[in-house]
Amino acid sequence: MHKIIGFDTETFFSRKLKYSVKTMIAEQYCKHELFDPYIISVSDGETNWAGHRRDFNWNALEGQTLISHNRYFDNSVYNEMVVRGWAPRINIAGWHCSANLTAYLCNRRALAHSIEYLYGIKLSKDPRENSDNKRWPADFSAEEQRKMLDYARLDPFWCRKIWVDHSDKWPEKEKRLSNLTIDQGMRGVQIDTRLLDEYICQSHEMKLATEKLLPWMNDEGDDEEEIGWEGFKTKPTSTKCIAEQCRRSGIPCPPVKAHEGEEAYEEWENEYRRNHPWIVSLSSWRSVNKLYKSFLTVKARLRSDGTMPFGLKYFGAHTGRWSGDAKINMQNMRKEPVLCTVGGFMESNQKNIEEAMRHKESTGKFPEWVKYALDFRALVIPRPGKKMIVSDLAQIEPRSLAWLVGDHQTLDFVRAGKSIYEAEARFSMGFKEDKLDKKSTIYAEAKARRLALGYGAGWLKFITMAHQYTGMDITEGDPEFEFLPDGSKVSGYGKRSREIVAAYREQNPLIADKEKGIWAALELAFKRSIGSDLKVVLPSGRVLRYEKVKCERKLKPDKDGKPRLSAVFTCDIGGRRFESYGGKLTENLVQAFARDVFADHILILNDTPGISVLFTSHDEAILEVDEHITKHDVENIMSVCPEWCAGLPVAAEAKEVSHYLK
DNA sequence: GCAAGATGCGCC
DNA sequence: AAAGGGCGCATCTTGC
Repeated sequence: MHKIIGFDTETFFSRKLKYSVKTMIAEQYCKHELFDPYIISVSDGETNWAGHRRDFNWNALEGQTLISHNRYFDNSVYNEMVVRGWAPRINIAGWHCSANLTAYLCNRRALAHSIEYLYGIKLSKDPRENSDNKRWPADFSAEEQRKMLDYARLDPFWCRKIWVDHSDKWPEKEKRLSNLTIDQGMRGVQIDTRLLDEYICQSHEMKLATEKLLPWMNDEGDDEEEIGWEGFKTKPTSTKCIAEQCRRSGIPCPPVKAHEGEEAYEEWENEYRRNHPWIVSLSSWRSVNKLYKSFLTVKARLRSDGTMPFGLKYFGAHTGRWSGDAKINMQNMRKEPVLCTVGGFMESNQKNIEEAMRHKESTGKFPEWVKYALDFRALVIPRPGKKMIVSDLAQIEPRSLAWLVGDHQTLDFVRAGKSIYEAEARFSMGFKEDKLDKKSTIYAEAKARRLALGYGAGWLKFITMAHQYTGMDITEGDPEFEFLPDGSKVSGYGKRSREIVAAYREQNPLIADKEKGIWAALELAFKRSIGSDLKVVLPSGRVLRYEKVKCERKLKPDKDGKPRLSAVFTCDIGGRRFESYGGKLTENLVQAFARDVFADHILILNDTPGISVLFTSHDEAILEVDEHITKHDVENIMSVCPEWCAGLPVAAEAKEVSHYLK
């Protein structure tokens, strides 16, 4: 008879020896000499068994469906046990991850948190905490052994119960996406190991060279003030050292990017970088160090065949997007290479970098001042005999927003093969000419408006975002002063931005109208949910949940920076409270909707013979394919409009590449 | 000595 | 009344 069996393992770990799944990925942990899975525990709902692996009847699993809370881990443990001859190969009907299920159900991954949410029962993790650095059975007293076994029996019981009680709410597609994600990570990607070794040496060199330019790291007598750095732990990015250095140099401390904004920091940097070169070195050090550490992690993770396993979290974000996991985040590998100048330092001037990239594009080589280039993405290559294709959805989020609000004018225009940014120029910016040059200011502004203003951004934010998306500085040309109707004189900074934001909102009523727009509709729904939950049903049928909505009073700085009490609306997501409002809810909705479109494509790609999905990054699929698969095949699949969002213009751009890039 | 929070850096 | 959002990891400081 077919059974659903909860399956769990308890393994030796040691914080002291830095041996745990926190410090390494599951496979590294299992390959380690300290690896010891000393308890196997299973539950079929009636019997909960726990004991040493020697005493486990593996045949009981034959033909059954297994449920583990974090299948990635338990599956890796089992695989290694087979390799070591500690477990036989068995045929199972399937193996599912209840942590992925609870992420989908209630935005929680930890078993204890999920059980508390779903059943109102608090489980103790004490026995596991007490097993830190303890060998089984020698380091456990008889009492401790009994407690540990009792504890171990509970885990598979609960993860099985979660499955039995709730898996009917998990659509078949999502179950497949969950297992697909786990399998992708376990399969891993091929790494160019020769290049990796080169990168490790080069980035280490750069790191050391950069470190020497930080005054507090190189305080050898040439300091005129002779104050020394006693009392300071001189670490490369120590905030205390930075502050002290600024004091000594008579310059203000750097503005905090998260508070004062990115451009405030840029301004500060531009003001002082000439006379204080360490300022640039500081940022460089952070970048180079990050890169260097990533290279080391890749190296430590390599298998003998040059592939590297990785982790990606199914439903890592509450919108349903995947998120990174386990030290190397496949979704945030830098796009542009780090360029090392002849002096051994990282080039940080954006203009120089762009020029170097253009030079490379046209001549195939970097200019002479580039000593070497470190490109993380170049490390990821197709396996022998395979090709690599990278494909991403074209402007999926702005298109999704247009579809969600029913902007048929824009949708028709895009379906006719035209640009969604041009739609903005024509329909809400008054552009009337025959042709819109993609290099024109109008086009750039239209693009910035579509990308930045759909979710309620204000004028100050728009200045930064416009710069980020198009490179243009829209404050250029702002008057120094403005006169208000009452005759008073105020700064003219941001005049243009204010005008653009107001015009966008005026011209896009489906989005921004204070009564009929989507921001207002979602905000109203949110406020009406006070005292209960807001459920936003997505076109795919999936539901976004904002639980326990409340109106709270919060101190916020007003225009003059003085604290003022204001009303904010908050909700519970995954056990934590967040503030939200119309624009933010709109963004969540669009992100979740676009994720569902993309997820459909991933399933079709995966079902296509000759295509393996290596990993994904929000709207981009990185594929390893057989010789006969072309980029057009991939584009065709990723241009499919799911049946639950008829009329959405979906398109993709794919390219065949020798290594991961963009 | 560890955990939590703040900050910066990377991505879509 | 106004408010872009979603992530993860490394480093450092602070508080227990």
